[in-house]
Amino acid sequence: MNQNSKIKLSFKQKMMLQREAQIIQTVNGLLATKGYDAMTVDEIADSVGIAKASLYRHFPSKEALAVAALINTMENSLEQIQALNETSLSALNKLKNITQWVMRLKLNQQMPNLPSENSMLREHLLTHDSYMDLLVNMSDSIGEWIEQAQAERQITTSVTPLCILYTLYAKACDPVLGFLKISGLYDEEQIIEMVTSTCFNGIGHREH
Amino acid sequence: MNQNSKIKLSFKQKMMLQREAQIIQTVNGLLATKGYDAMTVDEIADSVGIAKASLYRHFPSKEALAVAALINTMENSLEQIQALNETSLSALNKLKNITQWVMRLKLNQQMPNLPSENSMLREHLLTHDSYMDLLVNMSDSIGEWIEQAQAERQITTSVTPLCILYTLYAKACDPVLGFLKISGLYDEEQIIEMVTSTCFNGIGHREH
DNA sequence: GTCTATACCGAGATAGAC
DNA sequence: GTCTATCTCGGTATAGAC
Repeated sequence: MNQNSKIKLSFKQKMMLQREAQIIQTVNGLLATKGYDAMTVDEIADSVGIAKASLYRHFPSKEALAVAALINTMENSLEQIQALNETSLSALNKLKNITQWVMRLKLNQQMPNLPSENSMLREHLLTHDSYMDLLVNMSDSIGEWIEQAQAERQITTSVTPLCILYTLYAKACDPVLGFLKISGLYDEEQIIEMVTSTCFNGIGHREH
Repeated sequence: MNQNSKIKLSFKQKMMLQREAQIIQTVNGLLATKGYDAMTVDEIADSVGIAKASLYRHFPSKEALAVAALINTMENSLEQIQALNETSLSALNKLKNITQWVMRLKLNQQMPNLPSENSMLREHLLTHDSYMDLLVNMSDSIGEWIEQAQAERQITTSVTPLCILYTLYAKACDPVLGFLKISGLYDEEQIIEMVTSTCFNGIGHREH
């Protein structure tokens, strides 16, 4: 992603990177709206505006395209996390903040949908080093927030940190967001508000 | 589903229904583990133990197979709901009960995974009368529980009933269940317990 | 690096015998 | 109603010219 900060690139190389960024954005959108299986390479090529064969000069396979998009999203997420770590927000508010950031991505159909369990792509991701590195980094950072928030009694200790981590990750593919949007009854901020509430406050009754 | 309660059937017809039940069970399992796109008709046939062409004598298409499995699951769910309505449980406990029932199905890979948004199958379901009838029935019943529980101040009124309904529906495809299971750290009851807690109590801190 | 044209294959669906 | 064998089509990937 950041080669251009290391060495001077020729004009052609810059164009190349820009095109690949464009491809990744397209793939990201298609993964978000249709998912991996339903997305076709023809579609990607048409949407980008180049021939399919040209696409294969940039990425060796459909899987590689998806992985590149997923890694891109992970990198963006990590940037968000690092930015939050620069702030003086409480651990709880960092957790809420990143969760809402992810939900906005999902609502705007920019959060890629991973295929269901037992898929080839998932298997492949687990063996993909740089992807796993990013994932581990992310889990570590968020895990720290969770433990800190628990220590400060800002979030519950009645479930384990791992369960909380997964619960937050799950917001990246929460169908509730889409359903509420389709209903047409709420605007984006109301949806974010409600789902944040069900996530942190639960649907059970609370005093005050 | 209940033709056999209406009229006397020949032996052959009974065998037929049994076979179709067997097919539906197989499809249900495959939908739960692999999802619609990844599931192949060859797989279904092999798993049932008949030839693919025979399968097509029972159901006209792959889509019809999936719809039959989905309707079957809906019928089972409605039975559960009706059984709960026979009890004297509070509305809150009925909601918890049906939610946990659904989560057990999901944990045991018997809850079919619908494909991602914008799929053909989803479109088709929306125009499928008997499926929509079941869905509306279910939503009405659960909707009543929600409103009753809100009136009794057992669940929150800070989000709308619709949001709560969707939040509960979402438990049928909650990836947290599978992730916690894969982690190998918890048994089924612990997982149900934790996810129920995050759902009804939230992950935010609660007094007492 | 981009294109057009094509190879190849997996998977849904069907033909036709028994 | 079940089978084997086959058709067909869509979709991934590649060949080869420019």
